[in-house]
Parts: sequence; structure tokens; C-alpha cells
Amino acid sequence: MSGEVNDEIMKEYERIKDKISYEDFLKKMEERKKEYEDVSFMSDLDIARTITGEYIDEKNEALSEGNKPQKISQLTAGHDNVCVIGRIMSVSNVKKFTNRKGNHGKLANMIIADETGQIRVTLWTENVKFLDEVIEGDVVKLNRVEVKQGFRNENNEIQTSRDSKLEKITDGNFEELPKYEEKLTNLADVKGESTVNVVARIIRIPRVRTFDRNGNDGKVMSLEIQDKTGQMQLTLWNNDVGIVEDLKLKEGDSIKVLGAQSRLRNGEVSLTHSWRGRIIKGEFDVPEYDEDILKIGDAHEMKNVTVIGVVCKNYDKITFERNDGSKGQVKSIEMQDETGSIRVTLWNDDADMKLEKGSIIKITGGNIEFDEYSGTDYRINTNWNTKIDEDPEIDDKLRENLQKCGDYIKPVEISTLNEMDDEGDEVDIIGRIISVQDPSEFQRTDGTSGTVRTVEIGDATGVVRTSFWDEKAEKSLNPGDAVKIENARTRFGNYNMELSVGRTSRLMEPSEEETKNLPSLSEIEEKIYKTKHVDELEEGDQNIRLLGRILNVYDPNQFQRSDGTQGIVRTVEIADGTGTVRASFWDEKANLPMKAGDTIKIENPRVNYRDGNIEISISRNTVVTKPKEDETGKLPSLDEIQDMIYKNRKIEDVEEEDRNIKVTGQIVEAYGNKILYEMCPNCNKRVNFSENAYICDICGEEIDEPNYLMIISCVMEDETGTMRATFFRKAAEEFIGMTTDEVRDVIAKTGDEGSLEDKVADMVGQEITIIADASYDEYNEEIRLNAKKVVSLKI
DNA sequence: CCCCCCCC
Repeated sequence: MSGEVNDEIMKEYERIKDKISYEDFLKKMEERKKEYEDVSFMSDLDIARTITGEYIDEKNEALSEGNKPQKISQLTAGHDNVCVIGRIMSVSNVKKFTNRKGNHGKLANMIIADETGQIRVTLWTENVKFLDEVIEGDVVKLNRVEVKQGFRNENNEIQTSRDSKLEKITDGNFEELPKYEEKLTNLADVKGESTVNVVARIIRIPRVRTFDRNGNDGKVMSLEIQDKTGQMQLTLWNNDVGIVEDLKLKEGDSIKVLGAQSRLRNGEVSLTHSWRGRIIKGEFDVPEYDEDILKIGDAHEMKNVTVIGVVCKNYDKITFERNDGSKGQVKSIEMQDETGSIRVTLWNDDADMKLEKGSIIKITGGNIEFDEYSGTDYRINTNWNTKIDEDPEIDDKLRENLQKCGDYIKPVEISTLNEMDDEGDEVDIIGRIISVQDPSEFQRTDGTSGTVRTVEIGDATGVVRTSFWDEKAEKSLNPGDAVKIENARTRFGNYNMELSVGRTSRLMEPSEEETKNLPSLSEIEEKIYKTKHVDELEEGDQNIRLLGRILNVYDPNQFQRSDGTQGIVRTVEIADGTGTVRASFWDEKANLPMKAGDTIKIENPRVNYRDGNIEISISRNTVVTKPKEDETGKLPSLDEIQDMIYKNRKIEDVEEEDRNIKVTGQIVEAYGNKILYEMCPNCNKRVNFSENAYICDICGEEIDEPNYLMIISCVMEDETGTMRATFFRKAAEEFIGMTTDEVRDVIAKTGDEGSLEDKVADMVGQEITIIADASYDEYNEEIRLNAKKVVSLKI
């Protein structure tokens, strides 16, 4: 301390050095600094002056220094160094404030009155201490004060300053002054628009509400108070909200409120703490507050109830625009106790509360309304003065009961969904996305369009097909993602219970704790997909996995669906050692990079029966991946597969039904006089050139640019016989060593459709190995080979 | 130096 005592403070002490020891002075300085520690207006010198002021005023200086007390009605704005005597009619709470420069200060207001009138007195920071000496009813003499016109009002007010001298007058007869009377009013008797004093107990301290006050933040809080006659709200505005903290007000405290302003609004009377009023915490004679906790099972239409329960459902908040253009938000939860459950509607700031499922909450001051939509018949509507406590203090018995309720609201295992009997039940699940389809648009009966997306979700116990609707369908969803879904609705699917994730469902990211026991994607797949070999495939198989090797990849074909949209389909032959299967890859799956010899893992294909063969269909909900090496270890090589499935046939052994046979022979004849045929792109039938255009006989259309089909025929010979073989498309390209486009260009350039006859004829004498299907040619009454692939070609 | 009104 001594180090901080500068010359000026020392000079202050010099003025009173014969009245107080330096040691005591320093001690007083310390005490007073503590008192003013939250007041940045007060420098150490200011504090020193308050001490000297005390001593010099008390003993030495003349009270008025020639100032004659004036009557209140005669006070004139603009005069300073004024003296006035009056009785204190009210004292306000001390308000802390921060001015524009960021300095902290204190302010209190008194009202003093004499026989001519009354006036407000403001006590600033250094004068607030005066309130330790006086209470309502005391007579005070205020000297060296300034009279000013009040802010934004006509009334004069008295401003005190550091130089002002404020004293309580105890001797003298002040019968002419108005009496101070502290009349208490029962809450039940408070009427609107008056100033009252009440004694009550605080029964609820709700949250501070914030609002926009012309661009500034406004604050408001309404204490719920109660006396033996009734309940009422006591509202604190803005800075006054700090009184709760300053006085350390707690629920259950009894208070006296002086000078509260009553107002009538919407038919209800409430109290507002006013600038002139004072809240005093103390031991006042008001009944203890016994809180009535309503059991949810007893809910009916009623106001101002207190309910304790466990959050059992949680819905996403909804934001909306009010009529005045401001934004509001609302959120629903459902809470449950051992007697039932009830919907709770939370507004605005309350809608931002976390309120996790399973947490215990207490709603104080809610209103129960009938609600036919909630499913719980009633709902608790909260309002701006409802208090929502998370994890309130409750006794162990109740806690135990509520936690038992909480057991039912945990996420369910997916396998248990099939044990459920009803559609429309809401459940929570935690799982991993197994597969996703692309969102697809659909038209509702009311004409609006919606989006739906099928997602498969699995956990350690099973898989559930789930439909995501509209904005939920647009979310980023990827196989392998862990998801938590609250309030998914059950609905019957073709085979199993399915789930629907719509507007009231919540799509969430599960916590680390919640995913601890969730198997990985491959572990789930292992459980749900049954691996089948090609020869085990059966029509209608579901959830199967096929591991194989690509034998042949054909070019993608565009086609038009009946609804006019374009589709792509690509045929791929897949084999595994037990057989080959034709696979159709649709749309975006048709563009997957694939080539003969690649290994491939196909999960969840459709398995169809068509033209006497099993085929598989790979579309949006099929998962196609490249298998890992340990999965393909047992898969034969391409050569081995070809040897296995392409049975060697001598020409004389070829039978009409043979498929995928491998035939080797020498080319003894090859026909190249016409190898390119023009096809209608719509009908895929031959078109003929006539009158300078291609005309399709089938559709009658004139064709701008036909499709070209290459067909080359030859005769093969081995030691057992000869047979005609026809090469179509890709096989023809392999045969001639040119693409269809190249052949078309040559023919177009020369104008002679036989211009490649010599090149084809050059093949004669070569040894060729082909993969082919056999067929019976009715016209020529002989078996022919339809070559699918040229395996080798050598001279 | 504070701001007498204001929030659902």
C-alpha cells in the first residue's frame, strides 16, 4: 500500500493528520478500496478524499457554508451549490453500470419529499455509501448539490457529486414533512397501475431472456413470487436483472419489494421492479413454498404446473417467421415419468437446449393444453416464464423410477424390429450404412414433388431397409458411415419391417461411446451377405455376395425407357470356377471400369431367370467393389476359368445345345464380300439404302446415321470335320483386326462394300481358337458356330 | 456517468 501512496494522497492525509493516525488512515483506505473494487470511477485519490471528507465535515466545516435550505418546489434546473432538506420516501437498489468509456460505476436513487413536493435524488458511485446510514423515513439534508432537468422528462432531479455533503438529521421536529409509511399489500390485492410494497417468497427464478432493443441487447427476467394470498411475477428489466446476482437471490428466499410498479396486461397483474424500488432479501414472514409435482398420468388442461420426467423423444427444432418478420423457433420433446408420457413444446431460446434423450428434466410453470396431434393427448406448452432445468435436484427414489423409464428409450437392435407388430411406431437405431441408392424424385398426389432414397442400415444383429424422405434424402450418406436415427417410423416391407426417416425423424452422428460396439462395414456385410458360387445362384436370391472374375465385357448400350429417359445397360460375363453368369450393369454401374481378367465382388444383386438362364442385375442398390487378395485367393485365373468353362470340342462332337465351347481349327474359307450391315438405331433391324436415304422398314423412319453391325462368316476345319462359324460385332472385330468404325470408314472411302474382301480372304490358312455357342440353322439344316470371342489366331 | 419503455 505504502508504495502506492503518492503525494496527492499524502496531501489529503495532511488535512486530517491531527484526527486520525497515518496507520488508521491506511487501514481505512484498504477497507474502502475493497468496497469500491468493482467501481472503476474511483481512483485511490477519490477514495482518500471520501475519508478526509468524513473527518472535515463532521467536525470542522460549517454545515451550510451560507447555503440556505430551499423548498423542493422552488428548486430550479441549472442551479448548483444548492441545499435542500427532505424526508426519504424511497431508496432504490444499488445499480451497477458501465459507461460508454467502459468504466464501472454505481448508482442509486432516492426520492425525498417536503411539504411542497418531492424530487428524485441520484447518488453516484462515491455517494452510494450514504445509504448505509439512512433508510426510508429518515430526514436528510443535502448540501452542495446540483439541480438538473431530468433525462427525457420535465421533472427536475438532484444530482450529487463528490463535493456534495449528505447528512442525516436526527434532531429536530419535522412535522411539516410528509410521513413515510410502509404499507404492505397482499399479492391477491395488487391491482394494475399502482406502486406497491409486498413481502413474498421467490418460488422460481427462470432464465434471463434476451431480446433486441433497437439493435442493442435487452434483457428481462420474471421472478415468480408467492405470499399466503397468491402468486405473481416480478419482472426485472435490463440492468436490474443483475440484482438477482448482487443479492444472491435463490429460489425459496423471502424478499420485501418496495416501490414495485404493478401493471395489468392481458388480464393478468404483474409487478415490475422500478428504478425507484428496492428488493430486500431477508427473513420475512411468508409461508414456505411446497412445490407440487404433477404426475404426467394426471395431466389435463391446467396452468402453471411443475413436472419432472425423463426426455424420451427429441425432435429437430423448426424455425419460422413471425408476422412481424422476426424469426422464431420451436422444438418438441416428449418426457416421461412412471405414470405416462407427454409432449413438451419449447419456444425460442429454449429450443436451443440440448435436452438429450434419457436426461432428467424439470419443467416449472408450464401450461398443459389438449393436443390431438401429439399422440399423448396433452402437451405442455412452455412460455417465456417457464423454467426448464436439466438434471434437477430430486430424491433417489424418483431418480430410480425415472431411470427405469429411461431404459425403454434407448436405441433398439435392428433384429428386434421384426418382432414389432405395428406400423408407425417410433424407434431409435444406431447402425452403419451398408448401401445407398441415389435419391429419386416422385410426385405427390397434391402435385408437389418429393425425394426418397433407400438406404440399408445394419448393426451387429441385422439389416433394415430404410427410406429417407425429402431433406433427409439429400444428406450426405455413404456406405460405412455410422448413423444414429431417432424417431424412425416402422412400416411393413415386402419381407421384413422397414423404417421411414421423414420430417420428424432425426439423423444424427452417434457418439464414440455409441459406436464402440458397432461392427465395421465389412463385419456387418460378412454377417448379412451370404456368399454364393455361380452354380448356387437361384432366382430371387437376396443378400448374396458373388466373387468372380470378369470373362467378357461388352460395350454399353443406350436405350430409352418408356418414360422417355435414357438408360445404359452393359453386359458382362462373370465366372468363378463353378460356372459363368451373365450380368447386366445398369446406368451408372455400366460405366464402372472393367476388363476381362479383373476380379470383382458383387453384393446385393438381383438374381433373375431369363431365357433359360440365371442372370444377375447390377443396379443402384448393388455394391460393386474390387475384392481384397485374401478374398480372391481361391479364385482360378482367367486361363484356368476359360479351361474349366470353355469345354474343348472337336468339330464332329459339336451339338446343337452347346454353349461356351472352345473350338480350334484352320480357317478354310472366309467371306468378305459384305461384312457391314446398316441397322436402325431404334429397332435394331436391317435398313436398306434407297432413294438416297436409309429407310427403316419397321418404323418407317428415315435414318440419318444408322448403327453398323459387322458380321463375318468363315468355315473352320479340324481333323474331325468342318463347320461354318459366324463372328458378330466384337468377335468380328477380333477376327479382322479392325474396329467397326475403321471398317465403315474404309468402305465409305472406297464406296465398295466388298473392299475388305481381300483382307478377309487373307485369313484363310490361319489357325483360330474361338469361344462359341452352337445353334441349328434351319435354312441350311446344319449346326453352326456363333463365335463370341477369338481366343487365339496364328498362322 | 444510469435512462423510467421494452420480451413471448
